[in-house]
Amino acid sequence: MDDRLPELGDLEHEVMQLVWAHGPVTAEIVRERLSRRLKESTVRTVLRRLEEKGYVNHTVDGRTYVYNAAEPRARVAAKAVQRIVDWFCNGSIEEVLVGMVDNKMLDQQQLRSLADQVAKAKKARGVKKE
Amino acid sequence: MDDRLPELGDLEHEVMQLVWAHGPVTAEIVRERLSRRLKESTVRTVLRRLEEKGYVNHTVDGRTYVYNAAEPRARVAAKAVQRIVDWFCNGSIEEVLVGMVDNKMLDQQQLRSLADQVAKAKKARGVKKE
DNA sequence: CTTGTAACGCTACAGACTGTCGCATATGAG
DNA sequence: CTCATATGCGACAGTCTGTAGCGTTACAAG
Repeated sequence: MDDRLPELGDLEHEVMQLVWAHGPVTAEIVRERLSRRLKESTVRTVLRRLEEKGYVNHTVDGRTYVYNAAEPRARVAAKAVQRIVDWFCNGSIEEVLVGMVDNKMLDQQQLRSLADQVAKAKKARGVKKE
Repeated sequence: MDDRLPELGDLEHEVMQLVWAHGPVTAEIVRERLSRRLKESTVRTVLRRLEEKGYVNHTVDGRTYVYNAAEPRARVAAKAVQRIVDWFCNGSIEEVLVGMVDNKMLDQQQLRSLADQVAKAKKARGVKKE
């Protein structure tokens, strides 16, 4: 539940985007939707490695593998951010966020919106555990 | 000002921590403070690559190179986070942050503290441009 | 000016990770 | 049983990183 997911290469990343956006998929589906035109085996290898890395799971339907994201996109993103923060050791999340504001990447308005959503999320979490 | 800094390996990361924490340093200084005991040339190579990657600059003092962090730690961290957000395409910063709260990585109290610091930072920026 | 020493950069090399496949194998359908 | 097809495994080249050995160059002392 707190494993450090390995980083992803470009292709792996693109595949994950598809899995997250499209839901359960087969190697064939991924292959079709992918921007580059690759061989089936290539897609399979990527999917397999993604599974080894813990990004996806698969269930078997007949003789077809159906891959599912092991964790929601937001959670993975959050972990990645957490990692950066840890990486900084002393770097508190606040410090990083302040840095973002300082860098014009995030303005106060967004922060307020953020605070709101967080409040809602927290409240909602108590009722509906998605 | 908006360049995408390449990622760092463990050793490179450790060296950057030193540079950020210790201020201007020479290869020798870095070598001494480093946890692992490495050869001078190893340290130099790392420093050189770090410079190629844009993480540090160097000035010459006599025949000695003095390395300085090219960008403050907070800014680099911010960029890294920004990158993760971009990586998510649709992923807004808020979404990621919400994910963190959802993952118990950040609580409301921290968020409030964060909002405060941001407000201060913003105000201070108008007066003292660090 | 000559020579020794210390600071540099360049080149190399092995190990890991990633993008890409070809190919042998296994498993339903008929 | 036989054929088509979904899978996995092994492989190979390119890149990144950790780690160094070495040849080169620039002050400093003689």
